[in-house]
Amino acid sequence: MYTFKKEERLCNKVLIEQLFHSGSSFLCYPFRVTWLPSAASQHFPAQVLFAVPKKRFKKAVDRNAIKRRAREAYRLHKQQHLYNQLTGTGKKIIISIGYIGKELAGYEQVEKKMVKLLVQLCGEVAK
RNA sequence: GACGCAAAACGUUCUAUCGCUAUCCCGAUUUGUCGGGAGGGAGGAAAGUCCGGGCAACGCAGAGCAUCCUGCUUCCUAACCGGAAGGCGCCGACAGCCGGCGACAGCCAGUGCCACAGAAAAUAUACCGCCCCAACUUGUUGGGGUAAGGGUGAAAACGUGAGGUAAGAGCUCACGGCGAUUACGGGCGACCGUAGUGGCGGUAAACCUCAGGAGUUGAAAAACCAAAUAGGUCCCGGAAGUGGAGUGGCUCGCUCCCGUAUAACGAUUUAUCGUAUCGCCGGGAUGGGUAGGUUGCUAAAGCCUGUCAGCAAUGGCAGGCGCAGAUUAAUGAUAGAAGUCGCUUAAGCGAUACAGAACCCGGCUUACAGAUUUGCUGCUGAU
RNA sequence: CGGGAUGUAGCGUAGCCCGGUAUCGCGCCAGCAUGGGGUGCUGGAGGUCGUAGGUUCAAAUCCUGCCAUCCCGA
Repeated sequence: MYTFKKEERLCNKVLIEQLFHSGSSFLCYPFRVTWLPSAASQHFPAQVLFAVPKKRFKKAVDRNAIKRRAREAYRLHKQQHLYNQLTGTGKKIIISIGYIGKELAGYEQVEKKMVKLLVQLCGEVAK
């Protein structure tokens, strides 16, 4: 299912605060992933948010482009690499994916790294 | 014809697959939503946040002062540090034309400042020079007059000529320059022309004076909603752990004593006692706050066409259109084709900008590949 | 979204209000002193005053537009 609805996004302010306060994180250049097991009742096995720092990318156009590419790559690959594993173990998590690269990455690169990132995330969650 | 300048208007398109967002319709539904379909979904600057408004909350007798802003005139506008037309000045080697630019009120209100150089930088404090007087050692000294000449400077006491004088000086006269003011004429007005009068360094993006204007805070404003949690106030009802000791690092717990309504402890009230009230538990009511949701939220000082008024900005009338509304934040990703421009004989290759709504408008400023139209010229060629 | 401050030599700063000469410390270079180094003493170099215009005889300073950095409110 290549969907990406509102319920799959992380919008709750309290949850975001918890995530950044007590979540565990790892690096998969050019992304920094922070995740936390969630007890909240939600339809989908994961809620995600994307972030691009304003400090590195001054122009709103560039930030939007990066977020759109990352979101698109996540949307196309989450079912295969993340949801299947999560539903298998019955876990539910919240994720934040921050972009820490300095250059404006093309879609091919973003897609490749996103797949690697999701696989690595599954490994972390399974521990 | 090229370049440049100015103004106006534009600023990619189509197809396929997979998605996002709000609206409407149909169906299902456990009333939470789910499925299908339809036609919508970034800009000329959405940007910078530099001005002006709408809208909202709060405040508000009137006047003055302070602070800040604006500054030729007349119009336009909801309003404006905006726009139009005009006046004046400057620039384009140039009289005019044409184009561009102008914080363009007032140094004849007052105060301040004008480095260095120079005699002197503003009521002329006289270096050289010129002139007069005095003294004597006859070419010097002292006293006085003088801003015409020298040199300095960004700027030198309005400029040139004549009269005048011991020598000189707007001291006087003629012509000319500047700005002030009075009268007349033209213009709605800024201002222009003519004549007269008194005058003559610059600087107000120096203090300031004059005239006009400004209440404060911003959609995270503001209004509303019903659950959960903590707690405030009020009302009703209830009655027992709320006292002491031990154990224990502390809390909880456990054990013992006391008490269970005429009780005990603490606080308030009172000179004191008594009485009364509060504390504890349960229920109810009520207002405020936090996360969340809804409204605000997109129909607008709106756009297009025609016509009328006006030099124009703009306005009136008629007809038509219905044009993004997200909220950790949609408007996308991939592939292919076309268009435009550059290089190239062609094939082909490369480029396709600046940039992303956040309550909404009117401007200004800044960024911008390419490309269109109009106007102008001091350049070039031909006639 | 709204508000405020600051850009000066390699680094940190003064000067800006009230216009005319850009200061100080560390660092750098050269010399002296020492057997040599450090310390010390003496001398010197090094500046588009963030950027583009304007006002002025003259601008780091006054005015305007941009750029960058930092801070504050929520």
